[in-house]
Amino acid sequence: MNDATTAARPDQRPGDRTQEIRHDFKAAEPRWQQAWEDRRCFAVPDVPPADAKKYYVLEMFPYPSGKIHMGHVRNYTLGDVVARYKRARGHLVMHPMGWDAFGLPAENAARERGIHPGKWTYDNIANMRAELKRMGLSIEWDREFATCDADYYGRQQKLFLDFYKAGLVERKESWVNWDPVDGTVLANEQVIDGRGWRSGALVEKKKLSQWFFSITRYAPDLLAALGTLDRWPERVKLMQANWIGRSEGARVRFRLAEPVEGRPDHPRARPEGPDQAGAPGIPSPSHSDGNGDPTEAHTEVEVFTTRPDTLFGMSFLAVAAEHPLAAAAAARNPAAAEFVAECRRMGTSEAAIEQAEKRGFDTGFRVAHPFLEGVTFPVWIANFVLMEYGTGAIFGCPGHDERDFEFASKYGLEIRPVVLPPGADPASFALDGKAYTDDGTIFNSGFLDGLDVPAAKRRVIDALEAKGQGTGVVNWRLRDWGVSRQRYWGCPIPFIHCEACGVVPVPDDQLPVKLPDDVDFSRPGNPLDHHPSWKHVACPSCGKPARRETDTCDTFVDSSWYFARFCSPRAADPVTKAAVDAWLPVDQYIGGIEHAILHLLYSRFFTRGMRDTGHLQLAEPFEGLFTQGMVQHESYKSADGRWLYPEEVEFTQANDGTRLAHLKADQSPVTIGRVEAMSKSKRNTVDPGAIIDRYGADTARWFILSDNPPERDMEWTEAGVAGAYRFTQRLYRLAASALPGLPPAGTTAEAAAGEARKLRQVTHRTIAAVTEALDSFAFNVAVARIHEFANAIAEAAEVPEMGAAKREALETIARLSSPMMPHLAEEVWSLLRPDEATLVAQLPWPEPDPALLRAETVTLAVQVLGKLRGTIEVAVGADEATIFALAEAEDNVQRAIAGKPIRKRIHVPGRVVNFVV
RNA sequence: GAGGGCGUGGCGGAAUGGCAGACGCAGGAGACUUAAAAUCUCUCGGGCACCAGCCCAUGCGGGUUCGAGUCCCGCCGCCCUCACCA
Repeated sequence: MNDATTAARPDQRPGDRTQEIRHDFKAAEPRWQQAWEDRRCFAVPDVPPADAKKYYVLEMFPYPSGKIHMGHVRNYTLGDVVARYKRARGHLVMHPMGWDAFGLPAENAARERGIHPGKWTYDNIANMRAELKRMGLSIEWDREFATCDADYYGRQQKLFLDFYKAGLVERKESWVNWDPVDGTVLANEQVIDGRGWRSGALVEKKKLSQWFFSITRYAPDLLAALGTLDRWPERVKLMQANWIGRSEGARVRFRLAEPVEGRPDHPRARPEGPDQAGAPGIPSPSHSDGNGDPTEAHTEVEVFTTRPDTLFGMSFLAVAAEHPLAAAAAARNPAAAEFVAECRRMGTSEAAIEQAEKRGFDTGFRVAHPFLEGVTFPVWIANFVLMEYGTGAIFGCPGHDERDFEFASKYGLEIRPVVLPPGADPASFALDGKAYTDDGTIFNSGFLDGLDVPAAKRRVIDALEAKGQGTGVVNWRLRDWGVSRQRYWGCPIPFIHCEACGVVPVPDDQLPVKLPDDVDFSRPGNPLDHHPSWKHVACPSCGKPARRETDTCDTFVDSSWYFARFCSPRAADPVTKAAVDAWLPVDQYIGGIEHAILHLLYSRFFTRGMRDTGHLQLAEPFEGLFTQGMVQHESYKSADGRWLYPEEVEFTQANDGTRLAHLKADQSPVTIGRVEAMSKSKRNTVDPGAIIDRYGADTARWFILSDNPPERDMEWTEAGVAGAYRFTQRLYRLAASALPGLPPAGTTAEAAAGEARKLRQVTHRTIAAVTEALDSFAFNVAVARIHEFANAIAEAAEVPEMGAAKREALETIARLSSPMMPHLAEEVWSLLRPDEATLVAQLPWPEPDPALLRAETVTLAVQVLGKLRGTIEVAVGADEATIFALAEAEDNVQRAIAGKPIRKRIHVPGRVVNFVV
């Protein structure tokens, strides 16, 4: 295995006269991958020894689409560098891999090509596993699982039931996208311009009873704990904070001037929220299941506002089209019903585009102002009021809210300013065509007059509370997590519906609820639902015929706890305490920014849920988070407007230096388009397999790391890979060609002096610099330092006493580059230490010698008035007087001073001398 | 609309407030070669001088400082997230 021949490349033509030294990556890479596996270099126990420094590195696991893409290559390369580096630094590193294997594409394959989703998925996994293995990742494959394994989703069902028992699961009604032609529920991404992606039918909104996780219960903690995640990117924390969306305000109840017939099932019967005052989450309209007395009447409407201080500027009240009061209006007035129906039709995605215009309908109902005796305001149905937020009703204050201003202007409602901008005159103040939303002094507002905005908010809330007409509350934007999917290829939700007993959890001893294999995809809809036998079971509680829940879980559930399962992937319970207590949290999690909100928030929720059901002892799953940028590529278009794959295009250079592209097939001109994210539709993709065939895994890894900082988008270029390939060969050649002149392995370089000592200084400074760069995720800088190091080794003087220092340098460069180019590092190491059985993957990280980091002399920049005029070389520790004298004596400095008196001398040790004249 | 981020050579980028452009890619010149590939050497922000050297330059305009790519204020441009969230 440690054969260090310098074989000529097999593809060299016979006429070649140079017997080149070449690194044969095609032979070497599989050989070293086998060596790592044979020695189980990356295996760790489920329960690490007490004295071990554990480190858990995890990259977001892939969806098994069938082939890896460059985004995967980048993601897993970054993770592997961290894993290998931390391992060398003496940590016990867990670095697992698995598959996010449930989801719609498998069902689409089944419908389109008649392949069973399970077979399609497992075949894809086999392909992708093989491709990932070719990258040389330091993954412990023994821990691998797929979320579609019954072994995994069965444990997930156990967690689901535990969450249910802990009150973290609820059933409530919710709207779904319904395709009336296909008779199926559509995911949001299957609705294109309001139509079903397959049938083209207009999508309708339909209400179904569905399963929800009570994520809103943790809203305050999910928000507050963001402050403890100091190894998370700020922008991810910010996005989550915005998503959770805490806002302080008040709920205000408005009495209707006359009672309105209808069931007042909303919004009074809301559960109290986590903040004792707040009530986050889905308003769950009409969930009280018809227990209300149908003869009851609405007597009031509750609104949420963040601006209770503007209550005296009110001119109308508006409710959402889905609000019970809107329903009441629709019941008695066909025009209102028509307006409500229209709003519902606009419900989905095009709403966002279409809804520049605010529209409303006056119900004719009126509400009384809480503080103005005898004053009432009209109740409108408005298309810009959201049922899902707050109470689904607002009071309109056009003077100080832009939306209300627009609405009031359109419908001729009163606009009454109540906040006076600083310095404005209350007698003459008028709005200049738009709402005033900044701070100021309250006026026209009775007992609030003269207060500033925050004080007025407090005062009005006190007054509302005293009258029993409102309270100060905290409101949350976050809604409960609906997990029901009307799909086959997902984790079955473990419940049984019994006519007598209601919703009954599947008993633990009947888990897992396995998906049936014999499913029919020729019919639209959920195959679980129309399976002949699967859903018919006996009720676990009364034994009578009952039916299974046919909904399956949102796949975000699968990925919300996989990191915990990796700690003991074959355990009978979802997790084993000793393993998760030892290994969690994940020390470094790496993945795409596209998961900044949902996946990461759901995982944080799940961890809390698992903590509160006794499975875990921590709240935060990911201690460190790193979000990598996308991989981009130029796009190409043929003359007839077709997108072209990069391999169909070749390039020439015009006389003026511009790049020109042609179609390889017929030399027709090709337009070079923008650099953008690789995508199948634009065909600007590069196949990782082809790159590894041509250049090897080390080259691909090296290029990815060297191009730019990992958090930014990178551009994949042919020239860039070729450059990386050249460096791999250069490094190999550097070692192989020096080998004959080196002293035997183990020769110490301690005594080196002169030129040899200089090389040793470079070696040890590079160790320090690369270490620092890797610690801070500055992989492109680490690569640059290794380039410089290689240059220094190549330029080292050819003196007889250089040998030991050069051996040390070459051994060090192999070890420093090993996290990034693991195969080449092993190859070079085995070249230098042919008799040794040790792999670089098993070696500790090199330690710099402090004595060699210290410099004897230092170069100081000499400035005059802040402008550089020269440099001086001084001994480290020279006294200031000497330094100033030397600096002043420098020719060019003299010229710049030009005889003027020096007013001030500044010396920053090791950096700069500056004279002020 | 709200919130956030980023602007440095032809390109990717480097730079604890202290020699701007490390390192690489692309380009140019040369060596080797019958030729090419590979490899090696030199060069490579702009301008003036072309031997030292000088001036300009980190999106634009101000400011703080002995000294600003870096800190502060105001513009301009691009990107991202949420988007009628009351």
